[in-house]
Amino acid sequence: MNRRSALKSKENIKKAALEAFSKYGYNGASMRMIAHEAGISVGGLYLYFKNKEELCLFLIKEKLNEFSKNAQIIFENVEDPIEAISRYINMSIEYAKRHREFIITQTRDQGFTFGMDIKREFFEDQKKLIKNIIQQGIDKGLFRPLDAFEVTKVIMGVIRGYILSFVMDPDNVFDAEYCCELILKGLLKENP
Amino acid sequence: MNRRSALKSKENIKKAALEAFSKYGYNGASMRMIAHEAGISVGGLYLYFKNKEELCLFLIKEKLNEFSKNAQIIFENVEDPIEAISRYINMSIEYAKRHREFIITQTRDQGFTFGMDIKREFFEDQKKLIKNIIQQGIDKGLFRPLDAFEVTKVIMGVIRGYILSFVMDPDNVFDAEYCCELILKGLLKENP
Amino acid sequence: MNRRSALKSKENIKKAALEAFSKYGYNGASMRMIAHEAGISVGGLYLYFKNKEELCLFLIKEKLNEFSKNAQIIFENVEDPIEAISRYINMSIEYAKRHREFIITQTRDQGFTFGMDIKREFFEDQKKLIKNIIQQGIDKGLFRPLDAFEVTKVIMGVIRGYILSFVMDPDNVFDAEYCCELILKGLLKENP
Amino acid sequence: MNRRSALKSKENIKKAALEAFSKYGYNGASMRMIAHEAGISVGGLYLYFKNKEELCLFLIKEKLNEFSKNAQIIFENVEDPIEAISRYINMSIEYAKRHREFIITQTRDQGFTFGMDIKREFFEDQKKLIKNIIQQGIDKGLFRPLDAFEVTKVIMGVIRGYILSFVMDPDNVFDAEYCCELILKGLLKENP
DNA sequence: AATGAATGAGATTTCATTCAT
DNA sequence: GATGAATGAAATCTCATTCAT
Repeated sequence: MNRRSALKSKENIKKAALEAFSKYGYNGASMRMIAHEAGISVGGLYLYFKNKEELCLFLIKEKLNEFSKNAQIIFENVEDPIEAISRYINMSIEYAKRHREFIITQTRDQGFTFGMDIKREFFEDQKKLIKNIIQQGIDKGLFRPLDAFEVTKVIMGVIRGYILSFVMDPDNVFDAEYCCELILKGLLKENP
Repeated sequence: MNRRSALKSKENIKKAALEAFSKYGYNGASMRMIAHEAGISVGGLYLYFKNKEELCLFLIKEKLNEFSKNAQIIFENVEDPIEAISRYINMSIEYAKRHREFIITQTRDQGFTFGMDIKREFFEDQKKLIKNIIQQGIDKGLFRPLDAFEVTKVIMGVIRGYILSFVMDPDNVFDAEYCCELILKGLLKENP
Repeated sequence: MNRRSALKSKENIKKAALEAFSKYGYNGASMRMIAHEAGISVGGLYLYFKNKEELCLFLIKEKLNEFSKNAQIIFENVEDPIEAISRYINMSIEYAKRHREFIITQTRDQGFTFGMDIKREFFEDQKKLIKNIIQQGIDKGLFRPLDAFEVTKVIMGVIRGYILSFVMDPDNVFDAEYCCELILKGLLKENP
Repeated sequence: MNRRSALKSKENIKKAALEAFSKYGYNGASMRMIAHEAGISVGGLYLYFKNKEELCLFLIKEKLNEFSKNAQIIFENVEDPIEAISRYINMSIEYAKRHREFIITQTRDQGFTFGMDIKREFFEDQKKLIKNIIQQGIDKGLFRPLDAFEVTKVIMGVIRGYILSFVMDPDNVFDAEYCCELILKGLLKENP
């Protein structure tokens, strides 16, 4: 087989694995089923990924990076804190909606310690970005004088809840607009 | 062994199983490990629970019922919608904090379908309770004229996010007070 | 099954594993074939030994200990250096002859590093014992004034060679008496 | 590629394979690892050797032949039995020291039957050569009237022991001179 | 009620070998 | 000659479940 088909194989594996891990969790997804879904032999998987753990970590990293890039674009290009927060929440929710498999980044197998270094770093980065914009909003007198860090944690918790909700109860997931409005109303000074 | 020690055995199993499923997920927790932690033999487990699935479902049911009772008490005894919502959010968060193992109810192993009927029913019930109180608040002119159902979904999402945050990133979990304040501010009419 | 049959199972496994490792080497022997020979299921093996490596190391330790005890008895009870050396060589060779599986202690799979700590310790102990008795022989004027350590290494090399010969070419293995005589003649003062 | 680079490839493979088999044993060495070390593709290996077994047998044959030639030179050119034996022992030990990979010829993977015909033939040849020279020494009255065949087996055992010692415990290997002296002292008539 | 040895099915992983390019 | 992706078989290991005691 030539290089092009090798690239295709890796792509197939990634897609199949992402799907399987998202659906069944790390332990619930088997290499056999991933291989089958990717249209490759079980042994073939190991040509592309050293083992199950590395395959999963690779996917987690990739998804987190993808999301990070989206976030960066927002915070680099939007000046207004109100709009930035609004866009960040909307982007997060839309992202989770479109990339259901993003749930993989929330995988809780292996005692939640799975890929924790990578995830923790990601969470730290995101927290810094949000906290920063909230603080700006407070300093500019746009937001009420709340503790920026606490607000940040609430926002991140809400987003995390959204992702989980989307997977557990996809028909009854809240609307990004409402969520955003509710949170912003809570943040904004009462007399605009 | 007599009846008292049989009760003790069952209690030990439940405790050990709850811990194991919470820590390692459904597939990650093994019957052997549960038996060991419960101080009972592997075969002994099967005297109390038909199989792994039933053991897990039993625990999920129990936890959901426990939570439901707490919720019912709030909504039966508190008249004021503002206070009811506030108490519900606080209770949920405190509950998750004290019963970390509550995460078991959010388990997504086995293709999400695991115990889904029970969970869905529980979620429906909770949604009804919250939606009802929100609607009352709107009707009484206490809350802004939002869509009660959407607000309900946001609130449930937030709580779900809290539970997940608490497990994934326990050092950076948001404060119940702040969360409550933020959401209420968003709900309340601007000029109280 | 009761305790007695558990002991019997472990004994069966040890016997089968010793045989298999001796015959086919560490990598050449499969857990499946050991299980089959022991009359147990593959999974059953793992009730008694954590994994293949531990099973093999256990056997190596056991055999080395057994041999060590034999050696100790000789050196504790025999005063005359000539007789002690003679008995040690004879014992070693007889031991290897009777316990063909002793070859397991010479296993060279895994880059010879397999169980090396245990083996090295054993070799050091044996070297000390032999060197000591050789030195005594030299000091008493029974042996020629050779370097006791070099002689020790030759003797151990000869024994090692015997074990290997016995496995590779069992029909043409040298006689303990001849070997002993040859070495002693080389050691002894010419005019007795 | 032209003939010269094909030769180079085969040479690389042989070198890499010898190293790998010596270090890890027949089963422990993988074709992939050999290919990698030889700087060739996995498929490429099979252009030069039909399969793993043939590759290994080829190496064993080559090493045994090389050694045989060395032995032949000694016995063809040296008249004096004492010197011949001395040279043979020294040559063997030096050979093993310089060609550590010679250990491959002592490999006991695959149930000892691996390449056994070749090895047995080699051992027979060597035994004949040594026995012959020992007998000459006895007949000439230089050596004590021992059983020539038994002495031969001891000498071969010693050499075999040296090779194994060298690999298992390289820091504590005996000195060729000492070994030789010890054996010759044992062989020689007491009053020269 | 309780034990824990045993099993069989299935999981992850490795590897000699093949073959389309 | 040469590549390296792909495979299928087999290896190691795990685990829910059963059953004789």
